Amino acid sequence: MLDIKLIREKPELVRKNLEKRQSKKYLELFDNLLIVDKKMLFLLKETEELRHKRNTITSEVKKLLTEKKDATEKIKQAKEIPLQIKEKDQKLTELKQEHNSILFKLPNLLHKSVPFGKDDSENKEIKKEGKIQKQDFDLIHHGKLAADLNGADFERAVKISGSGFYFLKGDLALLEQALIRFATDLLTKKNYELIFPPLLMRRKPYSGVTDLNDFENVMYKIENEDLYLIATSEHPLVSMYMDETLNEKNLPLKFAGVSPCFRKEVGKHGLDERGLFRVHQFNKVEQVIFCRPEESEKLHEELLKNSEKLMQSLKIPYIVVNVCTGDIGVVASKKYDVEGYSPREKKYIEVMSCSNCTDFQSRRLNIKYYSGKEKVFVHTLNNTMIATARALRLILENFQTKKHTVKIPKALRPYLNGLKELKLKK
RNA sequence: GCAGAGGUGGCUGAGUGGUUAAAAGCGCCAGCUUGGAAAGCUGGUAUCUUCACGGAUACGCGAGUUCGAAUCUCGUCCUCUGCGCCA
Repeated sequence: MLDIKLIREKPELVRKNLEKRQSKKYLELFDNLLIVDKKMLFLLKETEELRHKRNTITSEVKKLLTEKKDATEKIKQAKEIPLQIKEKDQKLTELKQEHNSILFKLPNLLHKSVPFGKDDSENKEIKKEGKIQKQDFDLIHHGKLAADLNGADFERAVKISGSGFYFLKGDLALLEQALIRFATDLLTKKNYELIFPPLLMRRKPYSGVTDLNDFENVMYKIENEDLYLIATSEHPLVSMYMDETLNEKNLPLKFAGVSPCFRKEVGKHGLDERGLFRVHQFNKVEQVIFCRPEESEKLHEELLKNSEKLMQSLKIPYIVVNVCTGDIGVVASKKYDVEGYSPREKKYIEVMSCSNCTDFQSRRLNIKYYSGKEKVFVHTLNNTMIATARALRLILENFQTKKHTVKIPKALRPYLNGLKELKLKK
């Protein structure tokens, strides 16, 4: 949610920022907001004046009555006011609702360093790391290999849950756990607090953390209940402090959330998105930070570094892109994507997403801290530490051998009882 | 699911139709004090609106009664406790 005060004081600045998104819809909403806001303030003033009048007469009545004088004339005067107030109040409530609904639909202001562009093809690469392995043989599709190694069963999962689900089995399941544990260890060493959040959330906190369109396009809803399956642990973690004022001394708060994530992933997808890529349920370790506004840019870089460290440890080649204005989405003010190298597709694919949401979520959720002088909305940041399904895919591709085995990255071996290679069991 | 209790500031908690929106305590901020701190003392510590004076709002939310509601009535949401069910 945007700051209405800023909109009132510098409407042109906000409008220019919205223009970067190349969406007529937002500009129309914004212009409409300015009109509704003016009407609302005008009506607010009128109702306040009426209330003031009523309060004055009421206190006169009180005075007369305590002095045991006749107050019938004043009471008669006062009786007429509530009706007028009620009438104006109804209109005011409607305007306030409209006002609020527009504010909820407007996206966050973009940081000046966000590159201008129409879609993900115009994201700007800012870093390239890691050595691409030579693999002079035909790579097997990661899903097929996982099944061949008896590490995943897609067919039976389809039978009971439909496409986009899988059973992970044996050593591959162990590798899954190893990834989670390795990722959380990296974070807890840096004093990120480990959290297993609720997997179901009510709509109200949920609408504070996400794009409203996600409710239809992304999220699963529990029938006849006000509960949604979380699409990432970012959502419960960020809304955890809804309606709270945090102690400045405790900032920044840093968390490592671990949870399964549930997403509809509507639409049809190509071959390389089958298997472990575009799935309805996957496990993820997520980094979440609450901080003072002046710290958020620095901490955004820290979050990115954590993810890079992980990619480097796993020895998966990756690039970092600065996500452009057309691809950044509603919530983030600035976003980096980390893309891991897929030897099969011979390109980098998105595996992590690192966002500085500034005060966009905290305004909606009403999360502040007290600075000693005033209450200030905190900044919230989040970044994927690891999405296991995608990481498994990259491991199955990057470390696939000619003999159709998979070398396990050294950093993970201690978490797999020393296992070095995934092989077909006889 | 059933029954009971409850929802008041940053927190704990008092308040049951009109002295000032909130006693008391805790926390936090500023000042005094100190070599520095603790303690102590003094003051401050909700939101909106207005250039400002000021005004309005605020006791979960919504409606009603009333000149006037934290307080009375109805509805609703949520939480807790007990029972039931259950890994």
